Amino acid sequence: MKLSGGVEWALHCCVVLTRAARPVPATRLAELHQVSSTYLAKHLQSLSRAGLVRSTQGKTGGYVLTRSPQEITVLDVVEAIEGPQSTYVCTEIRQRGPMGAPPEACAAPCAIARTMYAADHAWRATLREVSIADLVRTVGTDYEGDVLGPIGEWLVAADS
Amino acid sequence: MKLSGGVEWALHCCVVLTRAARPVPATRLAELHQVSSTYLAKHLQSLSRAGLVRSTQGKTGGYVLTRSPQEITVLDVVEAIEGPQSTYVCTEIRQRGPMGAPPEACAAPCAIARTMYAADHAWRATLREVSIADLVRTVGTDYEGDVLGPIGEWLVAADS
DNA sequence: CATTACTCGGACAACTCTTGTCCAGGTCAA
DNA sequence: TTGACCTGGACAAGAGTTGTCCGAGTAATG
Repeated sequence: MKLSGGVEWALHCCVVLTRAARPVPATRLAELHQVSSTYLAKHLQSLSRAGLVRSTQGKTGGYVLTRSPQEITVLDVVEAIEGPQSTYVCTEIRQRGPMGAPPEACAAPCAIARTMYAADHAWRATLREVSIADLVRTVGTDYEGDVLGPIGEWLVAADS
Repeated sequence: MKLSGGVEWALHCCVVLTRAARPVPATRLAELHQVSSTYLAKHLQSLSRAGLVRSTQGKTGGYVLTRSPQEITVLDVVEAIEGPQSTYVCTEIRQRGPMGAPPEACAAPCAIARTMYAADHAWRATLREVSIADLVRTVGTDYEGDVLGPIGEWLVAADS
């Protein structure tokens, strides 16, 4: 029960991409965060498949957010990386064994599964309430001075 | 990001243990659910270490709940199996790279981590609201007739 | 318009963790 | 004393994650 580390990378990338005027290559994003560029590229592909970022190829290619930051929720990013499936999978063990319940009585999920699903929904609801724009705003108030601005400029600078 | 399958087993065991008058051996619980007895035993050991069940050794040994069902929450069981650590681990990548933030500015967790922690807390809060007694009550209304009673009797029966 | 350099994209291994099994040791009731 | 049961650890298999590589495509450039 541990979230993939790629979620953290992807969220940080989305936050800094809000301050980039031009497409940012995966290599530059990896350099900024000091992570493996090839592995980060894989996660960026997931974001691309989910439609959160658009990739442009060629010499000045890279990644750009497709929507405005307030229209991208943290849940969007998490589900793009982790997948939309629930954290709990019910194997219907109530139907198994000598005291197993008959299948026709198990149309609805059992009480245990319903509880776990409710918790999963509460988790997702919390993530849905926060947008990338909210994160950017919070980062702005967390530190003295503007920290995201210089990062955005560094991302589109000529070289490192 | 998938919950261990042992959580499902443990929860079902706790529910049926509420209807067992005497200690129930792990073998019998495994037989009831048609799962590996040796692997289930490992999870029951986790419940024992967490203090949710008491194990008695010897010929008529087995597992019994230590507290009344309404004093055991679903979260207790989940944390006994999965551990109490958060689902999200922050690696502080904001401090890394050429634009890394200085450590003295990172006393508090970053905005991303705070959001993930909040979602984690919401998940746990939901699980904490539901007790084993609640599950037993819900199971009673889910089906026609009493399904847990016969199971409790079967658990303490002489043989299968 | 051809070249070239740069990018993404998906297929390919190495690794870690979870899942599952097994056995020796200790304990209690009959 | 015997048999059944729990405890703890060591051990193997499988899945999922982490990480790497090379080919296809695209845009700038001369």
